[in-house]
Amino acid sequence: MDVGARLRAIRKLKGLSQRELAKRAGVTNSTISMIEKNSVSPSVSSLKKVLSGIPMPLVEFFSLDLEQGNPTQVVYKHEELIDLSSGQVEMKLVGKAHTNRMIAFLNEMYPPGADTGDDMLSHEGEEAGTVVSGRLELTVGLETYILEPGDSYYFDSTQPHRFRNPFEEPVRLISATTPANF
Amino acid sequence: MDVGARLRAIRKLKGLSQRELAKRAGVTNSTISMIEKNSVSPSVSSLKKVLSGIPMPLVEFFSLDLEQGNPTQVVYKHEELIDLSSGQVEMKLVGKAHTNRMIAFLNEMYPPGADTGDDMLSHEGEEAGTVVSGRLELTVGLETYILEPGDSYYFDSTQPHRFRNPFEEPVRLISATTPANF
DNA sequence: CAAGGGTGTTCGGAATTTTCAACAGCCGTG
DNA sequence: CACGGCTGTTGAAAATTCCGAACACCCTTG
Repeated sequence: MDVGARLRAIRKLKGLSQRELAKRAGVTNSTISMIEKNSVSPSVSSLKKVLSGIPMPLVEFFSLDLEQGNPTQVVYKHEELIDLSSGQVEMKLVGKAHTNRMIAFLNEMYPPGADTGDDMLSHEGEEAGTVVSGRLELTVGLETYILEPGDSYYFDSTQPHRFRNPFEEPVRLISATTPANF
Repeated sequence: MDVGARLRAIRKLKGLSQRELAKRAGVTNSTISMIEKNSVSPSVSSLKKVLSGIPMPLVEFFSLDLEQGNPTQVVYKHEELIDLSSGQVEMKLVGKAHTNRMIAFLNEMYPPGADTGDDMLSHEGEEAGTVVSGRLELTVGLETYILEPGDSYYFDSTQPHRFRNPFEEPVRLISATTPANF
């Protein structure tokens, strides 16, 4: 994590000089110079102060992807989706060529009787999805729901959850999870 | 942004004492004590050092949502999806009750002739989608693609992009964008 | 080319953070 | 209750960071 380079890149992206940013942020230009040269490691409070002149929250500063640019594959034909299936559940991942993806975007199919296992799932992030065909049983926390085609869900992945298909038709759904855990 | 409280919460979540974390991180327990009490504002490098004992990257430290817990709606019936339609394009958002969402999860429908406008779109983040029915023309950067049902896409939203339906059938797709810009 | 305004860098000293060591409290055990 | 082992907190000294003021460089302008 090259704090100096990040700050410099962001500052230039905004078209600010060291002095201009310093003035807006209420620090001296030398502070910014030294931070950018990595000759100091700023305190969180002073970095926050500096970023307030952009303005930009700390999260964004650390999460911003500066080395964007590798032109990867954009469109994935149906048969190109990468198969992550485990057990009976069919899961196909969109965007295999995309390194460091933020979204796990999946096309899923649960045959009759399939589920995500007896243990409830729980992990960092959020997830959403829409049922395309068939019916789905979704348990989140203590609640259990039945979703029909067109119905959707959205919840914190930290809440324990499980997907099941107790019906006689296979259920197809499209889902997104972030951050991507693949 | 209460750095001290965050660190304390995360440390306790991991079941570590100040001394234990200090040992793993290679700092002294007093450092951790003072950071947690907000009697100092740690330098980025030392905070990073402290977090290495968890371990946890800086991004996650700043983005972690500690005040999770508001039990919001999980399932959204088809008719409950919130309508964001603009012009001819029908866009329905999943998860209206979810405040501060990370994912914009949409059910979209482009009638014949519809598009996202003459200007190419460009914004922070990444997006993915799958065509459910109909055919879609997608332009990303200099390339234009035709997607059929089951075909999917994934790209950096910073690349200029446009969606069009030049065909005679409406096209339905399900998409996810992060960070959520709604 | 001299002057003025812009850029970023560097220096010494002031201010802040970190260490080291000691301290106070709590609990379970002998 | 004294003891060891744990918890977190708090001093003074050492280390690091920040400010204020200079410096060097590049333009443009007169």
